[in-house]
Amino acid sequence: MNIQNTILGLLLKEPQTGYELKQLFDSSLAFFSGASFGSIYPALKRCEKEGLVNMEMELQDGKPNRKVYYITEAGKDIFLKGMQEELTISPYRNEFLTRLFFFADITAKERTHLIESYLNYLAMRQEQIHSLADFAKKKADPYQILCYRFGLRFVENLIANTRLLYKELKDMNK
Amino acid sequence: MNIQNTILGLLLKEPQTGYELKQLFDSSLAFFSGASFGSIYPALKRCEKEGLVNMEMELQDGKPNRKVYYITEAGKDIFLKGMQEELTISPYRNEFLTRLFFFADITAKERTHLIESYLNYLAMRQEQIHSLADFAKKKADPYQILCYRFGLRFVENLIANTRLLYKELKDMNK
DNA sequence: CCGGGCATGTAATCTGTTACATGATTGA
DNA sequence: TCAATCATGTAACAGATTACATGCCCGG
Repeated sequence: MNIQNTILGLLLKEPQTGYELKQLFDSSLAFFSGASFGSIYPALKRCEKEGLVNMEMELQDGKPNRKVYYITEAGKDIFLKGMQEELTISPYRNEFLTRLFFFADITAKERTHLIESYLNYLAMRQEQIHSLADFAKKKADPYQILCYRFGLRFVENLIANTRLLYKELKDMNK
Repeated sequence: MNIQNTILGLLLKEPQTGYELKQLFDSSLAFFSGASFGSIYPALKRCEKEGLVNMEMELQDGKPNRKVYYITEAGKDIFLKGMQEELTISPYRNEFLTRLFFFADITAKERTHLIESYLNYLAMRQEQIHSLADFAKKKADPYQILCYRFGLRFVENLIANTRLLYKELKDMNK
C-alpha cells in the first residue's frame, strides 16, 4: 500500500483535506505508516486528475480555504484492488539491528548507549500508541481496535526483547 | 546506516567483491537489511573515488575477473562515525498493519486470507533466520550471535502476536 | 540446449522526504 | 513579539530498485 492508496482508504471513511490527512498520518497511522505534505498534496492532485476523488472548496475567512476531497466509485475500486492484491512485504531496513551486527567494532560504552537509545525510542513509540486509546474507544472500528492491540503487543514484545538483549550483553562481560 | 556504511562495515571484517557483498546482504543481513547490485556497485565506485576503499583486481580464467575491495583508514573512520551517530529510526511502513487498519472494507474471506498470507510470510522469515544457524556457530562474533538471537525472538513474538490477532478476529464473529 | 552460477556494470524509474514559499490568526 | 496552528503547494534532492546489457562455464 503506497501513500495514494492509503489516502483513498482514509477518504473512504470520511472526506478530508490534505491537512487533516497529514494529522491522521501523524496520529492514528503513525505506528505503521506516515506521509509528508510533499507527498500528500501531489497525490491528491493526481487522484483528482484520474477521477479517483472529487474536490470541494470550503471558503473560510481568516484561515486559508479548505479543499475537501471525496472519494469516487473509481477511487473505491482502486483502493479495494490494492487491498485484495497478494500481500508483498518490501524488505524493511532495521537501523538498530544493523548497528547491533557491527557491535564488535565499537566500545562497550557506545554499545550500552545504543541500546539505551533504542529503549528510549521504543518507550516513545509505546507512548505514541497509548495516546491513541481515546481514538480506539470512540472512533475506531472493531478492526482498527485489533490493529491498535496488535501494535501495543508489538512494542511490548520489542521492549522485552531489547531488555533481554541488554541483559545478555552485560552477562558477556562476566 | 545507509548501504554505503553497511558495506564499509562488512569490508572491515573481510575484503570482498561486490558479488560477495550481495550474497551477504541476501543471507546474514537479510533479516534487517538488503541491497541490490544496482546500489552495491555504484557505492563501491563512489567509495573508491573518495579513498574509503582500495580495489585489487584478481584475474580469473573462465570466470570474469574479481574486483576485491579493501577498506582504508579513511573508510574505517567514516564507518565508525556512522556507528557513533545518535540512533535515528526512520519511520517504517508496515504493509500488513496498514491493511489491517482497513479490514472493515473487505470481506471476511479476504481478511482471513491476508492474515494467513502474513503468517506464511513470517514462517519464511523464521526459516531464513534458522538457516543462519551455521553462520552463527562458525563465523559470527559474539555480538552477531546476539543479533541472531534477537532476530529469532523477534519473529517468534511476531508469529505469536499474529496468531493472537487471528484468534481475536475469529472471536469477533461469535 | 538451456538454466543457473559467476561477475560486473549502467540507465531509467520510482517513491518519497526536505526545504522553501506564502500568509493570516491566536495564545503565551 | 514570537511560536504555533491552520492551510496549500512546488522544486530539488535522496536513496534506492528494476530492467537491461554482457559473457563464459558447468551440469542435467
